[in-house]
Amino acid sequence: MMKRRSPTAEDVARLAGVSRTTVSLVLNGVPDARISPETRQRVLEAAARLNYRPHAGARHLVRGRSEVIAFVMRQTPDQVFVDAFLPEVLRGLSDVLREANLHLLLFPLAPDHAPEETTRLLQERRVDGMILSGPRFEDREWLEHWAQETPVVLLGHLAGSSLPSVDVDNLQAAAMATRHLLRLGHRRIGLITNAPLSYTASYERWLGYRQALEEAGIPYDETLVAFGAFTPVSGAAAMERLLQLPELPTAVFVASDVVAFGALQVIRRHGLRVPQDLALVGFDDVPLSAYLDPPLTTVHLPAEDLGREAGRLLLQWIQEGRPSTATIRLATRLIIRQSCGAGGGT
Amino acid sequence: MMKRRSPTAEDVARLAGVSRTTVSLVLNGVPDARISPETRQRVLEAAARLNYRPHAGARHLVRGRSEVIAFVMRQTPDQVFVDAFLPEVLRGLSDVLREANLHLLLFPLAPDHAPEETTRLLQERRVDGMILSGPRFEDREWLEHWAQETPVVLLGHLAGSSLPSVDVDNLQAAAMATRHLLRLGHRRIGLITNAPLSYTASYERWLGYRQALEEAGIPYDETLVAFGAFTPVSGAAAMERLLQLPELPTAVFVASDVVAFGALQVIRRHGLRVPQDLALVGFDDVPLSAYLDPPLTTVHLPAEDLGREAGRLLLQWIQEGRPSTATIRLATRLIIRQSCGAGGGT
DNA sequence: CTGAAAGCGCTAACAA
DNA sequence: TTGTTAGCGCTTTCAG
Repeated sequence: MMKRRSPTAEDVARLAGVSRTTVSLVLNGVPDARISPETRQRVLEAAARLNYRPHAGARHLVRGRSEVIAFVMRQTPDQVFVDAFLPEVLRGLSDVLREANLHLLLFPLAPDHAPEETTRLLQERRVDGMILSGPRFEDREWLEHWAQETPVVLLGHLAGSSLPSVDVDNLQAAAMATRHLLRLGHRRIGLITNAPLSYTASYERWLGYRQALEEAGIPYDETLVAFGAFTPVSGAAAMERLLQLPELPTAVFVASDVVAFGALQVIRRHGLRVPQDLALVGFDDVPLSAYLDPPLTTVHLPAEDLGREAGRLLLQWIQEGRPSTATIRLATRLIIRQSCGAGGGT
Repeated sequence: MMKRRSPTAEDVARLAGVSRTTVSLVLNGVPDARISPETRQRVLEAAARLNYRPHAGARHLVRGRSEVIAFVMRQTPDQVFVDAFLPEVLRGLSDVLREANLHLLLFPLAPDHAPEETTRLLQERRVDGMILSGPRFEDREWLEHWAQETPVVLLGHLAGSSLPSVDVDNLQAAAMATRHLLRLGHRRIGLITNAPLSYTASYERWLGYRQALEEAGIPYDETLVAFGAFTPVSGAAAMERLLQLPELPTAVFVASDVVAFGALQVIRRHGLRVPQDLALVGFDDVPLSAYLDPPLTTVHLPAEDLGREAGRLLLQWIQEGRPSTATIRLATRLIIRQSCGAGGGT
């Protein structure tokens, strides 16, 4: 098969019997360029005949925009690859991008990768902006630096940063989950975190838990708090610890479904029943939580909306300049299933 | 903040006191260009001082390569977003790409999107090649067409296509799972498919199931086969049907873990125990299968390797021309947990 | 060993 | 209303 050169604007111009300029004007639909209807028609036809598409590289060079944005994943594989959260975010995001005719460059940047790899993307002008998912504290400096030249939106929270960001209202969500347990009459409620408290999301959920207890006039008891770290295994260990307590909690709020899976396993091994002996509430509403035994009561995260909002914010920055909105906090909702003992249906 | 122009090769040349050519030669490490060590040194220093990076668009234009490849997801959201399979594939893939200094453009192309959207990527020369994940039968034509001009690798199987592809050996895997059940003494073994048989993967698994039965001298009984379709809900319905049978199967091979989740739920509702009353084997080994009750015996899919191999194949095509390898079939392995009754450890 | 010059395909200011 | 022209930043013959 001959590797025939793809058609250029020149070819279209020749076929239509006009100049390259005219082709450009017509094809880009430049508003104030008044082109005679028939010329426009001829150009359009020629372009269609040749199946012409402008060369992305050439366009990039001359317009200064690549029409690509980067989605940088800062999480460890443990965090990213364990549930379906990420794909849903990407779905929301790519819907928004598709409408705007932008493309999505996926760039994994594990914590052990140097941030410079990302800055290269920007220096090479390969992308018009980026969304950083799971920003880390160490990232603040280079982020702020780059944000002066390139639009950057955060997915998640970065303490002390003024960059636009989209996140879930973790504190409210955790408080809501805890209040639910309180409402069911529990007084001795444990907490298993989703991650070490150095992670903002984890910290905020911890705060929410405390706040709910406080509202109910229950003193915070640190022995009831165990620390998970993204994985079921960590949840198992944490629950194991709680079950060593002389006086067991009657309910536990596990700030991550995935972590809760491990916790649940340990509870079973100890011969305890959920929710009768121990009520459980999770967080994230990963797609499979509904299929545990018992189905897990949990906090639903609007993953797709997070992606969509992050996309919108970035688009706005690219098109109209840096948005004034500092942070968008998306609300969550409690999905009541059976693990908390307030169970809906069969 | 001043939007200062990023440095160009021209700037580097000026600072180093050489010509643009020299800069290019040095920075690209052109082998046969003999540059005096000190000149080279000066150029390198100047580039470092200015923090110079070549403009991706310019490079793309002149070299004819964008250094980006597309990962096109052809699956429905139902298929893609339900477990952690995709992220793992992407991880393997991006490892390979990173080494080769290529970037990854993620392009969701749901079945209801027109394939033309993808061909635009190629016509605009936005990508140097693509990986199509979950090819559909209707895609054959445009795929073959484009593969004449652009490297394309399939992730999954496309009947009748000669494009290089990477897939799991579904038939062997399904046979292995079924044989395991046979070995445990089951004779009346049901099958719940992962999808309609029009999907190659589904069809192959069905074949594997049949083959294993045949080897054991057990006649194929069509009433024991029910059809799932990606989701837990579909698995529930399928299992419901099997449980209506006058004579129940003693074991069921469910060709998808996610579908198995729904099936398991129904089994429980019917008051049956797994594995005592009904043994279960899944397929995919999604990360959460180990945390079901009972933990699911299943077939492990080397997702990361699939991504890696697909990347390698594509790279090879881009760099050295179309590979002769038609299809790479990756082996799977059986993960024996408790749902089959042959249970390992606690 | 290094520099001058051409041109990749496109857009946009300026003329006509 | 349309065409001429000058680059965008880079690579790459081809001379020097």
